[in-house]
Amino acid sequence: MTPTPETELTPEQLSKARLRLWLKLLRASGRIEDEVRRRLRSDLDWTLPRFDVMSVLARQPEGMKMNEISKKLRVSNGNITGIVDKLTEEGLTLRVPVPGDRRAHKVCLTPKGEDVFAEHAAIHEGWINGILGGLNSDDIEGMIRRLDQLDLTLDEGR
Amino acid sequence: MTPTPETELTPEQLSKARLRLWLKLLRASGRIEDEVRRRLRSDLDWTLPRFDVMSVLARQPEGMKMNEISKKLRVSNGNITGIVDKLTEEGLTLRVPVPGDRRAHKVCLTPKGEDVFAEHAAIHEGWINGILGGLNSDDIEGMIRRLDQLDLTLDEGR
DNA sequence: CTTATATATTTCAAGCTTGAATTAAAATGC
DNA sequence: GCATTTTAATTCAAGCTTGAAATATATAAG
Repeated sequence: MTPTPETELTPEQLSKARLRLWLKLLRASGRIEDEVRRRLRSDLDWTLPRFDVMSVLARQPEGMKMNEISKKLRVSNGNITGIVDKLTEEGLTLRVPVPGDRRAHKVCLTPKGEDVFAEHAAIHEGWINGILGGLNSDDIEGMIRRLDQLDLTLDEGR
Repeated sequence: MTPTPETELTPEQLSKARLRLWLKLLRASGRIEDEVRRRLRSDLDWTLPRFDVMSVLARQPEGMKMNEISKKLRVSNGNITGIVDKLTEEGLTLRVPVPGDRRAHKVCLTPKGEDVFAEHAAIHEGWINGILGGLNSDDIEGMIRRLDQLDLTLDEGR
C-alpha cells in the first residue's frame, strides 16, 4: 500500500475533502456528546457542565483558579462561577483562598467530590468504551495522531 | 509497516485509549466550532444556528419540513421555529404549505437566501480549508473512514 | 362514522451561556 | 509613593435551547 501522493488531488478537491471531514467530525462528536449528555441525565441525574468541571479538578489535586478552569473548558468566567457555586453548596468542591493574592481562589474537589466523580468517571468511561467499541487500536492510534496534529494547527492560528 | 495486532492492548488499556480519543475528538471539534462561530460573528455578522439551517436547506431545493430540519441538526423543534421565523422575516427563507397536509410546511431558501448562503458557504469553506490545512489527503481519508465507522456504530446503539 | 392514536408545528417557562460591566486586588511605570 | 494597567472573580441582562404542553390535523381501528 503506497501512500497516495498529495498531488493526486487538486487544491479545490482537497478543500472540498477538508470540508467533508469537518462536517463528519462535527457530526460524530455532536452525536457522542448528545448521547453522553442524555445518559448523564437519565442514569446519573447529572449534567455535562458539572461533569466537565469536576473532571478537570480531578486532574489537579492542588486545585485550579476559576479562570484556569474556564480557559481549560473554553467557557465564560461567569459560567464557571455559577457551576462552582452550586457544586460548593452541595459539598463537592471547595474555594481555597490563595495566599498572597486576595483576588484569587483555588477550587478543589472535596473528598466527597472525589468519591462522586470517581464513580461517575468509571461509568462514563464504560459508555465511551461502548460507543467507540467499533474502533481497534490502529484506528485509535491513527485518529489520535491526526487530532493531535490538528490541535497544533489550531495553536498556530492564534 | 505491519499493523499492530489488537491483542497488544489489554481491554483496560483499550478502554483508556478510547477515552483519550474521545477527549481529543471533543477538544478538536470544539475548538474548530468556536473558531467558526467567532469568525461568523466578526466577519459575517452571522450566527452558527442560522448558518446551519441555511446549510441544510441549500442541499434540499425542494424544501424541508420543520421536523426534518430539527432532526437533521439534532436540535429541538421549537428552536427551529424561532430560527426560521427570523430568517423568513428577513426574506431568506419561505414557508410553503404542503398540499394534502395542512399541518406541515416545507421551508425553502428564497433566491436571496440562496445568494446569501452561497457567499457565506464559500467563505466558510475557505476557513475550514485553512484550519485543516495541516492534514493531507491521506490524513483526511484515514479520518473520514474512521468517522464513518463511528457514525455507523452510533446508529446501532439506537 | 367515530374514537383513539400519531404526526406537525408552535408556544412558553425554565435553565444555560455569554459578554459586558463591576469590584477588588496586584503589578507596573514614572 | 502614586497613577495606570493588568488580572481575578462576580453580577447581570440578553439571547439561546430545551422539553413539555397546547393546537391542529391526519391516520388507523373498530
